[in-house]
Amino acid sequence: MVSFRLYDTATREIRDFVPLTPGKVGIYHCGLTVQGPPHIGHIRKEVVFDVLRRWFVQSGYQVTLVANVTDIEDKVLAKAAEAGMQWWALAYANERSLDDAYAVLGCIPPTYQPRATGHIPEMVELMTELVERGHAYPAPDASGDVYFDVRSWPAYGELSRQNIDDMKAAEDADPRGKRDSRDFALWKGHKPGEPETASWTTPYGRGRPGWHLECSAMAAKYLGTEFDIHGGGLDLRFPHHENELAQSRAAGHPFARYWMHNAMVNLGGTKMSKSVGNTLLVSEVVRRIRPVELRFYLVSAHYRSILEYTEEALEEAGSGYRRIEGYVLRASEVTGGVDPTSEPLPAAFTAAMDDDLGVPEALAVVFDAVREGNKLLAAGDSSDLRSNLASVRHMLGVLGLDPLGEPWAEMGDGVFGTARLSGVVDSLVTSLLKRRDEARRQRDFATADAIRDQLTEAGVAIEDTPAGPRWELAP
RNA sequence: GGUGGAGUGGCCGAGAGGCGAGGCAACGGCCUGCAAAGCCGUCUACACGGGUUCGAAUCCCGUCUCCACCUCCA
Repeated sequence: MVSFRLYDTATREIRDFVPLTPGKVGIYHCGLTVQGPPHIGHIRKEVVFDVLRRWFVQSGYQVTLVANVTDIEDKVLAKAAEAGMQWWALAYANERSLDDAYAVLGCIPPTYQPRATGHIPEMVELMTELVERGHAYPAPDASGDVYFDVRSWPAYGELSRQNIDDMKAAEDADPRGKRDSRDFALWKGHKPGEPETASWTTPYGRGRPGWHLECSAMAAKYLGTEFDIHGGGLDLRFPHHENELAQSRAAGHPFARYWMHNAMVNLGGTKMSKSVGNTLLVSEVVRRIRPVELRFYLVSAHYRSILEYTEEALEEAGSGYRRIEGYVLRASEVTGGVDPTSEPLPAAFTAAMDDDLGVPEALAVVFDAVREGNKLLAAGDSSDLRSNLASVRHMLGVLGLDPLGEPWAEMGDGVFGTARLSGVVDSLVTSLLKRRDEARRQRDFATADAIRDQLTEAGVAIEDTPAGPRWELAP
């Protein structure tokens, strides 16, 4: 079939992608800890995996995409307590804002979006298995904690190539009977003062799951004990993914065949994160720039490159996208619409995407095609224009950026796909354009320009084309 | 201290031994009543110092700077 190649963090090389089951691909990536609404660093990851998924679908795979929601965790409890609300109410609210962010950026929702708290039995089962196999042990102080014994698993550190003995000595103020300070909690015993609703009974006492255990249990449930791709942000490689890998393998699961990590979004030279305080919420940014332009910005850098966020770069990306969009809209007005899948993807585009999701190169192919299309448009060549337009839209669709595709066409940008309001505006603008046209014919440019200024003032951009004037909302 | 990654033209951002990615901005031209949009052209870059090679942004050695992880983190 296709020759998709993917960089595998575990082996540190680009490898041919060979699915576990021909024609199918199972992907798990760590969703969010719903302690707050998503920022654009979080959503970069969602967009990256959305593009990956679309590329697999385009390549003929049946895709199962799982992105978990960690809805029980120290910070969720702490923030809920601060806000004087139930922890689960806070978690639900933030999960909803995550879903909103998915939708506003045109990400196809995951096939499954399991919540940690919905999978306690699976987690307890996995934990019990690990204890029975001698890879985990309950804390001797009867706190209810259960730890993974890293020394019992010689491969520990294989993913991040960390050597246990070279690690910074953990400054664990409260080792609570850990055999090694690097041992991590599979389960956290219930502490006095924590809500009763935030703990569950296990053979080792009451408590709640640790973060790492959640993902191992949920990945196995929805994708099986062996699956194709495990993804997440690069910052999760250690300890989270290392720990997941260790506990799943120690339980006898082959686990993920490829590990895929996206690079961070930096702001002011450091990783965007809550603790640094340099975050930009998706909901805020989307007020300054159209969502599709934000998506274009996030997609346009290779997923393994750090994206250094600046307002200028974001605006530049917006200009670039408008160049593409302008062509698609103008060409569509001439051709009357085309079926994007009627044209195959250009070989250069496919080659770029097959090479570890080479989106930047793939976009260069798009821009080249747009330039060709603009020439065809100027030459009035409508049959070649039709196929060029279809091809461009086909490529854009794979990236989730087709201005006339889901969901952008319905969002009311431009002349196309808008509902009643745009019909009203269109008739008003059109009548003004008619008056301007009459004035121009009489070479009364003062009046013509006054009308144009009036429209510009109102946020309407005018363009005179060989086929007559056209308008759109100014960016 | 340990483990990885990165430094590319005014800006963003690919590439990874020879063929000027692409975008944004700027400037010149064409088109236009003027614009806008578009098209054509200009701006020949790869942190620094050595080395290998016919040839290095790309490989090797050294230096500097930055980022991520080793603690919750997409």
